[in-house]
Amino acid sequence: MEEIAQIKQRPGESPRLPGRVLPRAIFDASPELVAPRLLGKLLVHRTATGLLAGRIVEVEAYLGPHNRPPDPAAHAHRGPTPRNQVLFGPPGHAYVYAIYGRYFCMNISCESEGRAGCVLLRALEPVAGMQRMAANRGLSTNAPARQLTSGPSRLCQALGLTRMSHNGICVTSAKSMLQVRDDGFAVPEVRVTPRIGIKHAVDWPLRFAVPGHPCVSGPKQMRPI
DNA sequence: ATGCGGATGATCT
DNA sequence: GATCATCCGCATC
Repeated sequence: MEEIAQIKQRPGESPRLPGRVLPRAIFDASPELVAPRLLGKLLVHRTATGLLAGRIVEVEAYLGPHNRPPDPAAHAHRGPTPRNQVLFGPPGHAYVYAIYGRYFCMNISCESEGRAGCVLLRALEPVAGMQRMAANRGLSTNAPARQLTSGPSRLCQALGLTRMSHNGICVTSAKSMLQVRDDGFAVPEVRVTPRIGIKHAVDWPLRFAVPGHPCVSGPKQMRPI
């Protein structure tokens, strides 16, 4: 197993967050370049009642309509709509959308303002607030980490991320309740595969994961070994 | 371990 | 009216 960062929080004391927020410039680039660089970084949700955080172990890139050829699986591929407007805004902002009537997925916008593109967060390794994550997911407190945050909607449920509260939030601001942070951890390896759960461009190699990590999502055959 | 079907509602054409 | 970047439970191997 891998080393797990300690994030301690004493009662009545604001937690000292590990590392530093990822600079916005990181996201001012093509999603296929940004995506692998997010592996190993921390997604941190600061709530009134405590910290929820996980290390990113699986992501997917979705390309903007300026890309040639266009990415038919991307929400932005036909241009701006009310739902996807965040993707055409500045980089480094959360794009949270509802899916299948009951779930949410979280992305981070990429590219300069005016251009779309994003990285979908597909799986985290839980790092802080596991007890609350289990409660948010309706699982018992001793549920394995994999059941908490392995899957794009599972991780949103575990961290309490919703469209109403989090869509459009900047993840590179020191004041933000939702941040991507770099604590210096480097993933040992990155594996590239096709994206999961889409019906178009099924062969494009735009999924990036830490091979062998137990929290990576997907059927076992699809999971990197 | 793998493969289905159903829940459930916003979004877009 | 159709689609959907999902999850869970249950059936079957």
